[in-house]
Amino acid sequence: MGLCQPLASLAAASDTRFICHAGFEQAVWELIMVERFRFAPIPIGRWCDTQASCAYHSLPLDLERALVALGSPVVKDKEGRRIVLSLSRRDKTGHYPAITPGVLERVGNYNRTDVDGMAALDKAVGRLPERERRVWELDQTINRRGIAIDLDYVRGAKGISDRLMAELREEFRGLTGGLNPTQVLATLRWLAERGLVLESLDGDTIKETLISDDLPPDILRVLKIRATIAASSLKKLDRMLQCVGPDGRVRGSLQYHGAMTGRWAGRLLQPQNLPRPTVKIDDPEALVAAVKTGDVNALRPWGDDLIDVLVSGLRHALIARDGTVLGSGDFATIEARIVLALAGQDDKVAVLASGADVYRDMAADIYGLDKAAFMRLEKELLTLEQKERRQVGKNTVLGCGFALWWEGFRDRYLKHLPAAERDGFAKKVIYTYRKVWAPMVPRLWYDLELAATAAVCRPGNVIETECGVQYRLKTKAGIPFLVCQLLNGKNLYYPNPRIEERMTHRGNTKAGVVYDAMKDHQWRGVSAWHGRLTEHVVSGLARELLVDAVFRFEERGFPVVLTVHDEIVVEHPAITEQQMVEIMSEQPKWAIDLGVPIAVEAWFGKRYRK
DNA sequence: GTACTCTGCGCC
DNA sequence: AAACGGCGCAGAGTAC
Repeated sequence: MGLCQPLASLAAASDTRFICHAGFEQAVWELIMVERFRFAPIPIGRWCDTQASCAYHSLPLDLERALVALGSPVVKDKEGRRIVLSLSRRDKTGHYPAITPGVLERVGNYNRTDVDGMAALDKAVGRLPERERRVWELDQTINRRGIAIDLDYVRGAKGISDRLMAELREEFRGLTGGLNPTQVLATLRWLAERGLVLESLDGDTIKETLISDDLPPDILRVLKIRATIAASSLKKLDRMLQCVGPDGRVRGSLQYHGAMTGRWAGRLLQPQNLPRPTVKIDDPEALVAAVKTGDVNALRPWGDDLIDVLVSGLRHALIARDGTVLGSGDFATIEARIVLALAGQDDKVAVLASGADVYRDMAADIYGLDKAAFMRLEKELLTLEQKERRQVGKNTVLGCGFALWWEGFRDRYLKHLPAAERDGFAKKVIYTYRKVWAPMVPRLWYDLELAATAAVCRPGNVIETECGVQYRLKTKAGIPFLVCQLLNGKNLYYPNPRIEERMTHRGNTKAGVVYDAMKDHQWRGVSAWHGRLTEHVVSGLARELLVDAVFRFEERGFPVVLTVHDEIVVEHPAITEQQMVEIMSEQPKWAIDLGVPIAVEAWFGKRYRK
């Protein structure tokens, strides 16, 4: 126990900071050192997480890759790692490996390289600035608080899901001579042998094939089962059971500053991509009661496709603990609002602020309609065609703000049109958005890209854009960063910016800014083209609005349990819709000055829903 | 076994 | 005049 003394006094010294990476050492301290060995607890305010600093600077989140990105010499100890991992696993007989002096030394050396790495990272990257430090502490609070799960419901749903899935898998196996629906290549081969050559087995391809081709029944069935099984969101049920703590709450499902823009990313069960319901659920409790019976047939009132029913009810697994309700609010179409305000597209900002239907305003321009008349129609009285046109307007407003090109618009939104009409219509949409509806927005794109490029070319200069966003070059941690300062002072960091020839979509090359980022788990060059820069600024500002609102909820005694980019969920004995709307509608000065027209939609209830 | 890549799917 | 949105998870397939 020779180690006790220095550690014990360091833990007791309130001015000593402790460094961890991804909260690991923190968890060890809490669960082993405090609970088992009775050391003094170290409050959150004395911990510094090097992963949080990496995240804030857009560096890789894992220690090893972060060090590589900074050009630090990294000692890889693969064997040490293997041994450390093996110590927490039982062998076939259910025993843990023996801890010999040799093993201990190996583990010690491995830990030493880890600690050295952390220290190097802490020294190079530095600590979070004041405001981000507060966001991170809030993140720790939310992640430790967790969110309650209805375990009976999850178990009931899993029972039904397992049964339905097993039946489908068995049927698929029978039809294909033993294949599993998840075997993409093998299934494609099987289909090709029967004369159906497909490029992929994704949902869109299958949907189109089912519509356009006259297929024999076995192939039809194979495609349908494949599409059902591939939508694997019900796997989240297993994840919930795996992650839930003894008190029925799931913890650690949010990653601080997970994206370049600072938004939280989802982890583990990934609560940020729970499927939206496809079947109508008027009374969640009725569905929940049916699921809890574990009887497959109890789901029939909600639809014939029972998997769809289960998937639609998946969100209801997240609940408010007894004596409380969940309150949820989201900033409606916040990114479209911010991009128009930043661009100074004042007429459209006014349309949004008035509460008028901006999607119809867009559609009227695309289809050449009498705008005033179209806007005046009662929502309930819209014909099917008018509703479809409004939907196109909606896709345009939401999709085109970040320089989506016509091919992208076509592939994303026009799958339902006859192939011959798609290109022409997509071009018309893009033209109308850029030239007619929001001509200021393209100016914003190019302004941002020009400024970013100028900042990279002229170190030492601060390049201001018309909307007030600033770019400059800065060296930190021994490498250069392009720094983008948002309207509230928050920085976005682009590591290793340089001017490089980069590919355009037509295969030409053109010089522009490239920076390094994690892409598909690789640290590699990414183009800072105008659409991406605009999206970063806009998402970044939306995140700032969200963070401000989260602070307000916490300050006023409404504990936050989940954030989903533009949505906040709190758990409280008596939160109301009005309170959600009020708290989220308060705006920081920069947003008021910018004139972002904010709209909040809210609900409350016992269960999470959309 | 472990690590990595690719396909596919979900949300904002 | 002007492109590729962001994110994470599960499973298969491959290489070592």
